[in-house]
Amino acid sequence: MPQPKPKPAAPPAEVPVPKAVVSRLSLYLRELQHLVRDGHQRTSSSQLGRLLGFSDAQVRKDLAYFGHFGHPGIGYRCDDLIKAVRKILGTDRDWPVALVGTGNLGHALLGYKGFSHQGFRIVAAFDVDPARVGEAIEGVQVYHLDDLATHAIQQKIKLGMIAVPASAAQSVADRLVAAGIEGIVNFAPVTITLPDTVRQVGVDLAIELEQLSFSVVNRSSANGAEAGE
Amino acid sequence: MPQPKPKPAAPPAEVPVPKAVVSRLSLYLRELQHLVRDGHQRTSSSQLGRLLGFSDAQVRKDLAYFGHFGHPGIGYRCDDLIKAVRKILGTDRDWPVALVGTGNLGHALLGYKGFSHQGFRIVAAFDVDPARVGEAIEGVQVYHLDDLATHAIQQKIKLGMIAVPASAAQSVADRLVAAGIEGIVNFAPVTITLPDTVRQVGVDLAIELEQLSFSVVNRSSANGAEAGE
DNA sequence: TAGATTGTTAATCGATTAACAATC
DNA sequence: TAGATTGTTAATCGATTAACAATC
Repeated sequence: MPQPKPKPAAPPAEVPVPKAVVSRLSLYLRELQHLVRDGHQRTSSSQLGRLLGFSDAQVRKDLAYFGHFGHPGIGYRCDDLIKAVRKILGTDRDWPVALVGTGNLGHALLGYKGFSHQGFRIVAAFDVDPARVGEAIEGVQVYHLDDLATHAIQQKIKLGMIAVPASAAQSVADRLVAAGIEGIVNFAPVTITLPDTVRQVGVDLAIELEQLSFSVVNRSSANGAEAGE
Repeated sequence: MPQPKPKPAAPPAEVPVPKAVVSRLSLYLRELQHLVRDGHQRTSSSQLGRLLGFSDAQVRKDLAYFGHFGHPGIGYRCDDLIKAVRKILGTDRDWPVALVGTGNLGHALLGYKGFSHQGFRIVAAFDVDPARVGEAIEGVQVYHLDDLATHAIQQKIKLGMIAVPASAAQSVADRLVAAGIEGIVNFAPVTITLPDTVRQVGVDLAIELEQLSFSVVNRSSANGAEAGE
């Protein structure tokens, strides 16, 4: 009887994680937090799937990429699963964030309440407009863009958000990279090029509406359109 | 010689269009508009691909879902392709948009310059706060949410944006549906349920940062992370 | 035990890539 | 003509779904 148990406790497996799985992970987390707020202690793949419009099989498969979080016959403990997903996403810690651009959108990001709950905190804002530098918005100090690297290093900032006009976005991105930032959310409606050591996510508000407009115009077709998240 | 030419001029083909294709279409459009602004008259699948980080084959395949827009040996005329893509996306017309919620994010959306260039115009804003109703923000009148249906019908509004707290999002969504809206961009960090006659796109700002945080934490792995668009 | 639910495998489905004849 | 580039087909790759033994 050679090797009766070749896999005695398989570690989370060294399979590459599809990026679609990661984006659903955020949705699971959000839903789990709502469930807890509503007093639920446990849930199941079929409940999570129903709430989000996914199949139960997909929910189980997604979670199983990262470990064994559920209990056969029982389901998942919300608290435990939240902890596990936060650890996977990296939101089990605090992330100081730099914001560049304090126009309309910058103001909105500075005032956005949803970040802190997931561990994100804008600790410094940057602008080039002398009228804005020196101000404090929502309790966050606005510095000159030239001082980005100084503050980023001092405060160990790893994430940045770009909320400047499209024409300035690439040069701001370059400065963020030079300041040692490792991930950027770009709200400017332009493609920015980064060294592949730096991660990026692009959010283009007009494009979100375009995707809607397409679905509405081509509604007859089978467009379930739960896109965008 | 029976049926020498069974497909004499195949119409745009009745293949279902993958939604990933539609989201890339918006990126092609944005890039084409930048190319034109920079004085280019033509482009090619390889140039577009290089600019956006896609393969040339993918660009051609995506566009070919909708027709024959290119010229073998030559490439694509930017102007023509822009026109074609706008037609496909439905942004060759004007879209009046309703905004619900005039907090920080609502203000930013009202001031956002990028919408008009793609044919989107916020023509009415809605809130329940008596202090805000009656005001005009960025030239847009703020009405009470109770008057949503009236204005939506009068102004033929088909698209809506939700920028209210999570707790109010579902009820706002229900009202938008009742007002005859056909597509919704939801900025509230919550899953909303809609009849499947109504399209939706969700944008959760914290989730965008979570996706970044995951990529940064798991950077060692092959995470190209050009997600989010 | 019967009922519920997981994690995982195999089967299906869909999307991307590579290759190339047709065209300019 | 030679070089460039499209649209399309076939091959590859990846992601989702269905099914089910294992578990509680």
